[in-house]
Amino acid sequence: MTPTEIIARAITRERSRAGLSLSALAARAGLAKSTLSQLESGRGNPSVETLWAIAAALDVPFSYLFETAVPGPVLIRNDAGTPIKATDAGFSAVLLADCPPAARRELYRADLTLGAPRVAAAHQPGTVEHAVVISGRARIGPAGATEDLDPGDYYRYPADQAHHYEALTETAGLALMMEHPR
Amino acid sequence: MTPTEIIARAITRERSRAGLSLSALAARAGLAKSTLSQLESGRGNPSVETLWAIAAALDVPFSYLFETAVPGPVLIRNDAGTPIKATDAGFSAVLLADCPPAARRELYRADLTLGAPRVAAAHQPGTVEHAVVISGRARIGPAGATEDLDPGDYYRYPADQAHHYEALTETAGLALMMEHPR
DNA sequence: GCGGTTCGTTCATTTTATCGAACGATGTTC
DNA sequence: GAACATCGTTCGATAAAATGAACGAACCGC
Repeated sequence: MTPTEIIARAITRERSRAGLSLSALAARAGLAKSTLSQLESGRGNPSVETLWAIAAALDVPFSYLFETAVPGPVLIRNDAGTPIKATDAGFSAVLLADCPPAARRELYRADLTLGAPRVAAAHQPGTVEHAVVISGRARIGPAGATEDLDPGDYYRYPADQAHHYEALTETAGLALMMEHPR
Repeated sequence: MTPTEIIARAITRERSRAGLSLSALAARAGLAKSTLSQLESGRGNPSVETLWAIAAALDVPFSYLFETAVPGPVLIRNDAGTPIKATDAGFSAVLLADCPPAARRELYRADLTLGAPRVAAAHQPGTVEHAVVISGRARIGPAGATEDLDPGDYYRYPADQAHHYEALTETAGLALMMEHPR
């Protein structure tokens, strides 16, 4: 896929997600409608400043214009997943997520205690969370799709909706990667 | 910082890291020396295709040209770090890493067993690994900078050099995020 | 000291991305 | 159903980015 095509799809995708018309986005970004029209039809080769203006007008990070991914909940149990790099005795690894470079990510360690469930408000659109349980048991996930996780379990879910953290044991520890588009 | 400046710094940085002269990179990328010269001096506004060619010639991912970060080992013990979002009882979180969107990332769960240390070969330049211990104790890190980690400990280190995984207990579990530029 | 190479910069030319206006199509209002 | 608004596209003019050749500087071997 050529850079031009990627840009074309990305702009169209992000624009429709933002609910903006081509004309409106052009106005916001301070560009000519024709420029956008050409870019989205794959007949352009925009400069950095042009792209920058578009990203700013769309209110998304710059590199967000180079991806195609779409998120969804994924659960990988501690004893599941196909190990890779099983060549060395005493070492095995399971691929949990192959993250596109688009989003900004933050890595947290979260500690929960029993009897104090927490409902986190929806984050910005496009946010995804990756959780790996370190200790204890925890019930985690978006409303209607929570999962009960044991140590080593991995759960990825969209976090642009209300979601839930709850310890099922006295304490529970998480490695939490938050991945969001701005 | 304007996009132009960011690009300028990034190209210069990546080029010197790759050990290429301006002329050599221009040849590789199929661009004129003058173009590169202007870009690196901040007097350019390159098109996507131009940047794409540069990124390809440098053998780094496209979005790698929009960052300023430089890696180095970071250790955060389980009981260390300043909690944020301590507003809710029963929930606390510690920011371990705020990752720039530049790199591609993969999330692994790794399991080590006692008596079978593993030395991983250097990955490609710029690769960084983030490790959080899930269970057991483990000795991890690049040669000369290994750390003994307990459950909940977080260690980030450059992985573009030989590095080390070793269980200090019968078994040890890790959440391992590999962050690399291609 | 003198050819040869490689470095990064500068300048005139060519190529091209962007602009602005006009266009047909579609949908809305009175 | 005519007047109007908004959509996205197309086309000529213009501003700007990429080119290629020439330049001085630094370095090396002889």
